[in-house]
Amino acid sequence: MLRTAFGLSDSKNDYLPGISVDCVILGFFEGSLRVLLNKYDSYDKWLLPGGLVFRDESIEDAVDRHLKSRTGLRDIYTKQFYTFGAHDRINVEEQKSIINQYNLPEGSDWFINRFVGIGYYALVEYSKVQIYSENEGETVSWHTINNLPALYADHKHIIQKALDDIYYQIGFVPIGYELLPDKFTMPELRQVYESFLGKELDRRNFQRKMLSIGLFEKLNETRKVGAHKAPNLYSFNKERYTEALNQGLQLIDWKFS
Amino acid sequence: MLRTAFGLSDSKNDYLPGISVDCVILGFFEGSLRVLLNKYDSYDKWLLPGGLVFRDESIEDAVDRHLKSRTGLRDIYTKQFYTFGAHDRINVEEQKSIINQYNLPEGSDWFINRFVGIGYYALVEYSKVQIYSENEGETVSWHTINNLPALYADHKHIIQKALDDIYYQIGFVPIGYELLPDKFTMPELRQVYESFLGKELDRRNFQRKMLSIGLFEKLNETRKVGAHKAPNLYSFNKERYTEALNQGLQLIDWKFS
DNA sequence: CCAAAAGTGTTCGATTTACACCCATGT
DNA sequence: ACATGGGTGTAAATCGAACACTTTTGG
Repeated sequence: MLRTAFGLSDSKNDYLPGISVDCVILGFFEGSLRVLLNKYDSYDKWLLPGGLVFRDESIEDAVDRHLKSRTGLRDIYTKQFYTFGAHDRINVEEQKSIINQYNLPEGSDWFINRFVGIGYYALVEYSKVQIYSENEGETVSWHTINNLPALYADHKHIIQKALDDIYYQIGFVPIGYELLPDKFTMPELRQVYESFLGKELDRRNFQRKMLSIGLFEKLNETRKVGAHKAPNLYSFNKERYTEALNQGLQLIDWKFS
Repeated sequence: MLRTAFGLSDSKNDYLPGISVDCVILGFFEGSLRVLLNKYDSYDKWLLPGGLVFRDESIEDAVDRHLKSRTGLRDIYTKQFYTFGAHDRINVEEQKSIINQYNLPEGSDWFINRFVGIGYYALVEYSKVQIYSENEGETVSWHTINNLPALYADHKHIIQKALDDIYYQIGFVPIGYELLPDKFTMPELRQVYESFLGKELDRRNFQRKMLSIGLFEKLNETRKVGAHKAPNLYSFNKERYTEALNQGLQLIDWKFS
């Protein structure tokens, strides 16, 4: 039963042994960066989505497969950021206690074996995600990055590593394009950058800098959001965006102002 | 025999299955960036150093162990940069032909199994490297990055990925400190950066920028290197260097001038 | 009318870039 | 003497940081 819970089929020989992919699925909603986690009613900690890799499947395909099963989305922007291979990353005692507690069948000792976890982060448009729970007794939900619940094994560390990776490469990662909907405002885009940089940015200088890179198109629409002037809506110029990415250009040569 | 050649002991059950570490060991000598490769007389392609991981060993320890066995050095600067998991990264036909050609024993079919390779690059001081050949019939030698021989499987791709990683993180990687000897000249340091950036840098602006970050100490010595003025020698201020690194500061906020 | 937040523009100083000029050395 | 490449300096252009002023909207 927990075998299913942890995303494993019964025929474990179809999988690469000792290897899993761990997905940090990031979305942005109501001013906060969020990560998709799942939890099994029978276990008290949350887990990152992910799982095993078929023998005849590339790692990337395994990632796409797991993402599809959790979010319903295809063609998600993903990036491998780190592989976790500490020999003590899984707490053997905890694994044994899970085996006892849930009365796993004989032959579950593979479960306490060491796993190497290949970490990918995924950037998704929050509103497009259809949360799927594959099984009964399973909950999948978004959690704000700044208020995470208790997580299984080293999954908290994995999330932090993903955020670090984006922090250091922020000029090369299309966080705006991938996280925001087609139409968005500059304040929203700014909030995305502020979330990853962990600091406030000057509203006016931010706008100037973003517009100067020529990837945005101002729409003749505004969005009413409060007791103040309605901000303009913008859209991404997708052609230029992918062109810039493929050429490996810096989207922004950020100096952390 | 080839089992030994490919860095494998006879008791393969002591290792994590399906996982190897691949090391891109980089050095700098006579103005060129170089990578350490090894070759077995009985096989026509060169390989990256690396090998398997013991069951009770962390990935990092395995990397250190393989580096020690090739270079004689401990405490080498290393960084994990990517994990290679394409299901076709090893050419099954080629592996089979190796088995036939070298008349490997029965039970060598594990050799055509899929491997996931965890890539690390290492930065070493060229002159300190003592090349060890573990076995007879084995050659270990430096090769300039711009003139590589035929390489096994996807090892050329792995090298390129390592160089890409450094390129994008150049402001955070202590390439100067790790690759150069204790005493070095600004032209030498500039050549290191030029090697990774793949372009020439302005001699005068480079020097100003480097000195402005305050990590270098000018020595009252020069080095005679040719029919021109002898350049000054500098040394790194190690304390400041490690301090800057640990704080995650940018060593250089490079704008690719 | 006021608070809140958006849009536009300006100033000042720091940084980058592109050079000019002199210096030391081996042939 | 001169070609080569190092060391220092400087002016112009660019960029970033900080901030002033105006606009719009809901309450």
